[in-house]
Amino acid sequence: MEYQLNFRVNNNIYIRDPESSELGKEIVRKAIELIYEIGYEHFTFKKLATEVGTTEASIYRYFKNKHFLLVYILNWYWSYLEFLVMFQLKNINDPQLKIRKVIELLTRELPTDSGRIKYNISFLNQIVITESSKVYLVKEIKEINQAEVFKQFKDLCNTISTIVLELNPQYPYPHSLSSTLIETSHNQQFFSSNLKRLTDVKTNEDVSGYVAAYLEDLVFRVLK
Amino acid sequence: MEYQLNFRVNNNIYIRDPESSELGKEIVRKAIELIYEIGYEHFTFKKLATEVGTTEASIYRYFKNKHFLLVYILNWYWSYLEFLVMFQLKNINDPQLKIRKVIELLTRELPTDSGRIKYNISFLNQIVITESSKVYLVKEIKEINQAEVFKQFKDLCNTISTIVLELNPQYPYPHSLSSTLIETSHNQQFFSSNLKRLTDVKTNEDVSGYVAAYLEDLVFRVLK
DNA sequence: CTTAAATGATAGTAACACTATTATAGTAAA
DNA sequence: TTTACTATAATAGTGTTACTATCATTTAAG
Repeated sequence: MEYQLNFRVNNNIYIRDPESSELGKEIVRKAIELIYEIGYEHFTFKKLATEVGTTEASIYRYFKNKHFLLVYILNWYWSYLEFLVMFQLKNINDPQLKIRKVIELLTRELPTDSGRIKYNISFLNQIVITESSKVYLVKEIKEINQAEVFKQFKDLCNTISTIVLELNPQYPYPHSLSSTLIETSHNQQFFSSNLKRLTDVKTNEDVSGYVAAYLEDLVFRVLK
Repeated sequence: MEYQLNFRVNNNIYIRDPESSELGKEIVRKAIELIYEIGYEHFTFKKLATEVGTTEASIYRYFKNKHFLLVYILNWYWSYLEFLVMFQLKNINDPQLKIRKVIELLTRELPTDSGRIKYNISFLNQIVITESSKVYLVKEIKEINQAEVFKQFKDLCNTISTIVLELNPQYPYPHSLSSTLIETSHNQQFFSSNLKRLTDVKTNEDVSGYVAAYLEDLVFRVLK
């Protein structure tokens, strides 16, 4: 169970570890529900406090502000995703199959068969699609990055680029392709659901199936 | 000069056309400077009013809120970009060259050789990279989309997918590839500047040159 | 049983996102 | 030339957000 280490999120993100108390866990759990329901911009600590049955002040003892709470949630997701990638790929040798698995994990809802899962994965998935770019598309990016807040994301990107190179050792842009894959998996899912004309998804077609097919096609064309 | 029609932004976006008065133009001009400087999150109508030398109330007569002001600015950019694409491509027959031109326009700073340009294109470019996804990654996406706010963006995406099909008529995902190109041009530029480890850019390498090379390589691998 | 840490309760402040009202200057029609 | 309409300025006000501070109370650990 050495993978459990990867589950930890960077402690620059929180003031007090939310996993260390019931209230902390409840804050994160309800935050996921609330952000899913009303979206990040409408989400406030006051509303969250009411949901949890606590006070704003108590939430501020765990997180500096709502931005860092979002960072925390996404980090949790990314580190869980990386864990799943590592776990599901460790007995696969065929790099082609590995890429397929990765794309599946990026597009389908994550499995919840781990005992450690306490959050609503389906909501989390939507949050990742809709809100994740908001954590880095900010003026304070340099400072935030110095706090090593994006380590999980970079690790995931590295893991994928290793597989990319297994498939085609000559390919010159493994990291860019990996970050493109991750980002594109989000925005194509969003577009397929909300701005269909920006994609070639058919009416009533399964969105994550469509995006998976598109990304697989893309990656194999690029790397063959 | 039939292209000038395309310069108009959809009037669901503003309350009063900012192009119809000096104050209106000044609001948009200073908004671009201010959003560039302090970022969308820190940008407020109050600060903008001070910059412009007017009052909050006056700005509210032009735009419903800062979200729609951003939408306006991005629409202006997208419609100018589409104008440039149309204009620069109309005498080119080779689809390969067309794609190269498009990628150049997506990654390099836009030329300002049109008499109609009144805004700081360099700032605009940065705003597009950093802020554009914020206009659609919101809970209100359905309502906003119904107001035809994203028409310019979709038009641009359509234009590019036509070229994609010229290069490879069998390619099954022309729209998704086009929207991926646009989005990836933004996020790879952002990553190359701010989170280099997510790309393969070299230290001191020119960012837009890197992204152009990456995207060209990608597109031609996909479409050949 | 004592003490420290975590939480709850309450209050308060500055900034933000608006809305409303009235005054005034400029312009266009009668 | 008056009238009348429009755009803007000036000012004020409201409810919400994003915090910070203080102090009382509960709880858990030594």
